[in-house]
Amino acid sequence: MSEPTPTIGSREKILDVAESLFARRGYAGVGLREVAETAGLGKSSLFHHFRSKSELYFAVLGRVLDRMDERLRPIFAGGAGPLERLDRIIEALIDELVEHPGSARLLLRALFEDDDFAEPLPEAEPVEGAIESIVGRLDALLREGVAAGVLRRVSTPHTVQTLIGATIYHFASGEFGETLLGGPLLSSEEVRRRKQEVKALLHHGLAATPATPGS
Amino acid sequence: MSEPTPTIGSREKILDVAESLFARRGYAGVGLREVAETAGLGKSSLFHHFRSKSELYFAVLGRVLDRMDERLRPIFAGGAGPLERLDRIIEALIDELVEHPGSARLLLRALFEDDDFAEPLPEAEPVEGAIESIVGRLDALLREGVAAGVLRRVSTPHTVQTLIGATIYHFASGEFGETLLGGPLLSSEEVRRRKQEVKALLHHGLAATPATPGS
DNA sequence: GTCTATAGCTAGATAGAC
DNA sequence: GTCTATCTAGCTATAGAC
Repeated sequence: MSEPTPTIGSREKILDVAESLFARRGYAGVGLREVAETAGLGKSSLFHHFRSKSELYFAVLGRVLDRMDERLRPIFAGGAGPLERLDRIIEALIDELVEHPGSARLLLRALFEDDDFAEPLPEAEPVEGAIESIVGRLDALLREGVAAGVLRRVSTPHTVQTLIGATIYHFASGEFGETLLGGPLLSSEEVRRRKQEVKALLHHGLAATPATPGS
Repeated sequence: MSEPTPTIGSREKILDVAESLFARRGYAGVGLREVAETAGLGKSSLFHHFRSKSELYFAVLGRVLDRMDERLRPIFAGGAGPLERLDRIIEALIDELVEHPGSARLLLRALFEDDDFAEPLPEAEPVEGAIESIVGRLDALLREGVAAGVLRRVSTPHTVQTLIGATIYHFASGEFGETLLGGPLLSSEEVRRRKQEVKALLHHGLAATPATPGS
């Protein structure tokens, strides 16, 4: 609200437009001319705000991750039990993906498209750090649940992957997902159902039961 | 083996190279010059084998889906119970993703990147049909399991999405996945663990238990 | 079936006026 | 802070010789 930055208007608008376009068509699939013109600028004006295409891209990703982190941090740090915290993380994660469509695709791309940039770029570091931070806290939460005996003795990294697939992939799946479900992905009804399905799978599939069968 | 096509060599080599490149960098991120030269040809010679870039892309995707279909079809059609068929589908799917690295990324892209082509291309139709066919049989298998009472009353389309995330996303996750697991994704040890984790989650999370708690 | 040459276009990025 | 003009390089695709 009281940012020290003098000019907020253009920069934010560029980020909004770029977020939508990069989410839909990926880094290589978007040209800066289209970004600029959709934001109501000439192409060259972009370079006044961002020194390169990759800097713009990682600024977009960084903003997505900041929003996510802001939403998840209080839950991770909260005092509830591991299983309840996990439920609330899943709900908050899904809420964030739904409230900012495009986030899911952007994040999914960031997680599996590592060959887009041949050389490691300095502007990518904060983004990688933010991802590691969130994923690390999720993994720690799972380990805590296993240690406390409220979760089965799963591999926590594998479970992180499964949760990413169940949330981020699902809301990134767009047209395919809608064909599969036979309706919109983002309707409050389908969102509620998704949360319920993921939490149910998690509870039945992860929660320790009195008699846990072996492998 | 006894294809009626007279010249197999170049075409297959182009498909191999294109499969690897499209998997790594996506449709827009790959130029035909690089494909051609990696395959040992001049750029123009590509257009003798494929009339356009999109035709090459969907030929690559079609081959991936054909291999997958060939592997999964006997299992879908087999006479085992729904739960055992489901286990075997997961194992075969993972085997296919592991034996042909690149398939996972290619398929993941095909499932969530629907905005790459503004207009519907005729060469995309067989690919869409192949995806629908496989997904439809998986959904039918899940519905059969629910009807037979060996699976919980899950939403089968949501469960399809979860299974896609748990398999295709996982093996598409590349560098991120390896950082998370702390080692190679495709080692026989990690592959075995992945199968085990997914099947365990499925059995605990989907299999009907004597006392099924409500939502 | 592969090649050279080229058309026509767009990309990311820079220079410099205002 | 936005603009026009321009640079170099890349792109898909075609034409036509061999």
